[in-house]
Amino acid sequence: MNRTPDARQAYDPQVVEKKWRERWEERRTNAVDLANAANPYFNLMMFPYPSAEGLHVGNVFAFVGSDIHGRTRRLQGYDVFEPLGFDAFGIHSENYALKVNTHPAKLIPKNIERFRRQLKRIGLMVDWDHEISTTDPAYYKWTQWIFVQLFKAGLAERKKAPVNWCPECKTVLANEQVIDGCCERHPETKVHQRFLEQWFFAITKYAQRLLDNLEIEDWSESTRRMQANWIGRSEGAELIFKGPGGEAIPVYTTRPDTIFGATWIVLAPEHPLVDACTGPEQRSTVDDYRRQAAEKDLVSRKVGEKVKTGVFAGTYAENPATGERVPIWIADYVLMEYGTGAIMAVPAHDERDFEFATQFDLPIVPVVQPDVSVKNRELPVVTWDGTLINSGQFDGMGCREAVKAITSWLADKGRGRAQVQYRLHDWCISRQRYWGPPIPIIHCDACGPVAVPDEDLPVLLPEIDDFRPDESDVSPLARHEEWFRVPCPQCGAKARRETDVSDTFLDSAWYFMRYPSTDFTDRAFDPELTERWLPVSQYIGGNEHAVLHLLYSRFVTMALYDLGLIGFERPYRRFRAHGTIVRDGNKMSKSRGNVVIPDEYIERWGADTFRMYLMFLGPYQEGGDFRAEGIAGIRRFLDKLWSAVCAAESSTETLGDAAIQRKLHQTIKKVTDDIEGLRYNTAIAALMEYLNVLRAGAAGDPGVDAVEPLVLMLAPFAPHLAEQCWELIGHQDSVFNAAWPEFDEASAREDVIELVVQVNGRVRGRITAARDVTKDEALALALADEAVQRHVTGKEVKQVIFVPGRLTNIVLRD
RNA sequence: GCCCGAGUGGCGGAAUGGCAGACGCGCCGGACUCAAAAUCCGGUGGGGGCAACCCCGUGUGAGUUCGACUCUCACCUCGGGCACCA
Repeated sequence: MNRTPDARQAYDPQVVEKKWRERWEERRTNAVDLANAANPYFNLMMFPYPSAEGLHVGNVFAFVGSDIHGRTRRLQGYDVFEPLGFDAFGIHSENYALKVNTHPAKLIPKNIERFRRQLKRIGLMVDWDHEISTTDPAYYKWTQWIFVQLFKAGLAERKKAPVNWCPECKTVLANEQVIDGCCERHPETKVHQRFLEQWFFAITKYAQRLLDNLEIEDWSESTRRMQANWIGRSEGAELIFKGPGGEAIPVYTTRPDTIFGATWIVLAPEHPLVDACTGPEQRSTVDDYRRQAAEKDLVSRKVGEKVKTGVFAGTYAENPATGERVPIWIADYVLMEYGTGAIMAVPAHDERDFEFATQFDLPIVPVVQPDVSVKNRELPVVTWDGTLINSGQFDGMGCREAVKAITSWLADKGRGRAQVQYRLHDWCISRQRYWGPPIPIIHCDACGPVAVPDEDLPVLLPEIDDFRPDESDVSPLARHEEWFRVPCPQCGAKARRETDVSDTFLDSAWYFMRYPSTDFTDRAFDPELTERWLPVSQYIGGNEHAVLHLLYSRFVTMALYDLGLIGFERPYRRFRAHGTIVRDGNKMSKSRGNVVIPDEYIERWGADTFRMYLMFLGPYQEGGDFRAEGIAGIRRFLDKLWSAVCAAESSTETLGDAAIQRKLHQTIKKVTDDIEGLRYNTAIAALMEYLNVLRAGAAGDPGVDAVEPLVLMLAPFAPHLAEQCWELIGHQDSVFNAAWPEFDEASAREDVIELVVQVNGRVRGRITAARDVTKDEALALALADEAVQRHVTGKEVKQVIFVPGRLTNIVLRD
């Protein structure tokens, strides 16, 4: 067998890959006839943010995994649409632009160009005719249009909200940019809280529906769970205490059964009733405290110092259950954003209240007697397994039962009701920055906020030089009078444009709907194409977007559906989260200096080898550990495969060998199933095994019919090489217009099997037998085995376990 | 603190409750070569034995089972998410 191809036939990935990149473009192999495709399959991958650093291995890993799926679907007969674009607005681009002192509008196109080149280099089956960039006015026109639709539907509203402010950056920061109370870019600079008017989308109106739909989504379990936790539904009751002037102070609690133990109440510092509840002597103390709370940034107030602070307001409220007067406190461990911004404190059965009671010497009244099964019996006892004490007529009742009983008792008195709460907040979409789509609103003194009419969209982001944020609370756009002074579209009076831009998450909340319709300038998404291609067939992306991006895109889709603009409310038929590539067990990061730059590996080994190597590192949905040494193994495999194909091309052999035939069909089955389950690592291992068998097999070189299916199964992983092989064995057309090999059960079946013989559960021998051997036959064969005999002789057989096709276990009486 | 996920050779990893370590890397030995690289062939969890074989072994400890990497409980370590959410 001639295994060494001659020199001019050696596999040179650079040559092969260049050839097929060009060929694919010439032949328009990756373009899809969107209007007429019979069998549409929308294969979506998360579009990248085109950073200045270029493509990261993490991106390559994500895209390749999705591409393999798409290419397989194509071979299985689908018309696969695999578009890609760029998520190029946002604070990261803007900060980088400020750092290198270049306008983002100049920077971004360069980054995109580099990204596009790199992406083409890795051999994705992308239809570049439908590329989008969120910074393109032709795109953000429709982002603004979507804002207008939600605004008109009453889903966009303006309200005051606290934001993080970095005095050094002179701008608003997202929560994740605040680290230990300081700015991520200025670790010495404390972040403050400011209170600004912001635009919000009323996503909380959809909380229950978003949660309900999550149940039926075909998503990675981890992603679903994260999102459900984020929405954070909780059940409880709103109970009404009465303030000093008789005003109702509603508190939210999940434990209305413990109301008899509520010995004080707490208002958040921002609570609107704080003033009314403050006694004259406490006025200045309370005011000071509120000022301090406002000074603190949002993040450190929540996660920073956990030592509780608070002040007595000087007045009392009436507990609706006991009728007793309980003191009113102001403390920042109670958050205005959740529930009613006020709580009843039950120190005997809540850790936080207990800590507060100890600190300020407040009374503790136990009202739950824990069951004997409860391990921790020291106060505070936090459990549902107990019965009420010190609770009047409810004494002796179980906690869960008491929740219902007490809630309805108080409801009858007009002092409470059952209540469901969500952790989810409304989606703040205002950014007091430059690099984003201007929010398409005009503020008129007479008409209020008015949507920019459709015919005036897009509101172009003006190309200004001084886009640096300043000390004020407003966007850099506010400094440009000639831009923001406009007449009111409704009454014509002098009015002002909204100067905030929108959150990048809005750009990405609908981008998948745009891809099929990029040819249209007069509509966001064409009804017919949208009907044909959406919802997305499969979406693959990272769990870092499990919560926000996926939640927001679900919300926008749901809202557009309710407005009758699209015919589906769930954007993705299937979502799978991929894992992360780590290096030596650590996350790759610039600060660790362990970032792998894909370019040099692709240069040295070729894109096909690099693609396959990434997929071979570990299960796709878990990620893997990148170590440069291993890549040679994949390259060796491809070299050997190439030689086998070269040899087969000139071979006269056919698939005569039954063993090869069997292995082939077992491989088809395994690879097909593994790709379906995104187990690319084991699919590749199966291909390797098959090639090993081919090489070790029959006397002559393998025949074409033995390698042809191998080439087909290789194609999703190593598309360039597969094309080259396909051509070599005599095909004119692209391998991706061929059909996935068909699995034949009968050909895969083994006639003779090896049965393991165990004695008392330990392997003592092996016997070969017919596939359909019976228990008795197997036992007879087993007992004839010398090694087995040694362990059985002289003992009494108690039981024989027989697993057809697997093993026989002889259990002895001891 | 709460909710997930994971702990298997020197390394990445594989195993519907049924032969632990597939596949690959690395390493060792051999062939080819003046030599090296590449390539090819063979070996490779630990311990004992000349050998046939035997014992131990999937983070720790218990349990269920004829049989446990796999199921149950408790614990340890690592990774991810949430975090004063009442």
